[in-house]
Amino acid sequence: MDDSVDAAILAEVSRDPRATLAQLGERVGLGVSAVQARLRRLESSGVITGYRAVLDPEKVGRSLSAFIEITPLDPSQPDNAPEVLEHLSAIEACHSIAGDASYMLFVRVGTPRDLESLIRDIRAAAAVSTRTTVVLQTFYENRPIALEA
Amino acid sequence: MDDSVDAAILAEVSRDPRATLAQLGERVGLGVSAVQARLRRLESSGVITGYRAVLDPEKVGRSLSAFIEITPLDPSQPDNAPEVLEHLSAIEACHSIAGDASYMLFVRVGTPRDLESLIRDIRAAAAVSTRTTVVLQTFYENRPIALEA
DNA sequence: CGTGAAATTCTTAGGGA
DNA sequence: TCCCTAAGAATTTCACG
Repeated sequence: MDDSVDAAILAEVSRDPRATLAQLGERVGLGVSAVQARLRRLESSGVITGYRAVLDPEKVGRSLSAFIEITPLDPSQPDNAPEVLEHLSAIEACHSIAGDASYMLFVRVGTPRDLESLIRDIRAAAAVSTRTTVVLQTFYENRPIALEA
Repeated sequence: MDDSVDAAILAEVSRDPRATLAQLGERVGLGVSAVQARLRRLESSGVITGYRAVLDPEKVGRSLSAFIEITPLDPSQPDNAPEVLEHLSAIEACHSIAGDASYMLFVRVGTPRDLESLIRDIRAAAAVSTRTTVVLQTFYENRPIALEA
């Protein structure tokens, strides 16, 4: 991204990636082929890494979400927690963090029992202790990144 | 969502919402207009709440992300933190949580100084104390929700 | 960056299992 | 009800100025 037109395109495509090139063009003040060329450049240069549909978690059986902090039981062992946990599809995100724990996961499950079994799976797969913080209500998430000029 | 074909459509559209109806149809074993009808129904029934482009945070000047737990300074006061914080566009998500703090935010900024000023803004706007956990590395995030059946 | 034409895709109406 | 086919409209694509 280098100028304000690209920033405008990114802002629009973040909100509504299924808009037509003509619609995007109108919103940013460009013609169809100019928007297309810039979009392609933003994709192939890796500024845009992909597209997602946002689903209502309740309506797809994932009513319960939680943060799970994890810490290796044996700090002298090699630590490959992110890889060994990757196959657990309930894990939506995995970050290494500064603080007491080593990693912060964000997970989505259907029920408290699913959460219990997920936590067990995590402990077994990665040889870690866990500290779980249940989400009671989500006010907003997945807000598009706001771009400065 | 009611059956396995809808689940397959959701899985595909979660990963690649810009695929054509013909591509989606081929992947789930349906014709164009059948896929279109189901997609429309999934959208208007609120199972699909929207679409997003995923941007590379580094490349849009948001190299630093963090979790911020916040707790109201005066628990007897009415608590409307999510609303008063909503205008801070660096905040990507806001959840109410079970645990010591009241809310968990996920934020993205450009620099440590931006994080400092964001934390100050949060404290001032919502009359809260904060506890910040900086993200050192993100292994994965925004993974599509995996659907059963 | 815009124009224009060809290729592809979307949309809708109609009919069949 | 759910799906398919088919035709017209809209969009994407790409060479050229």
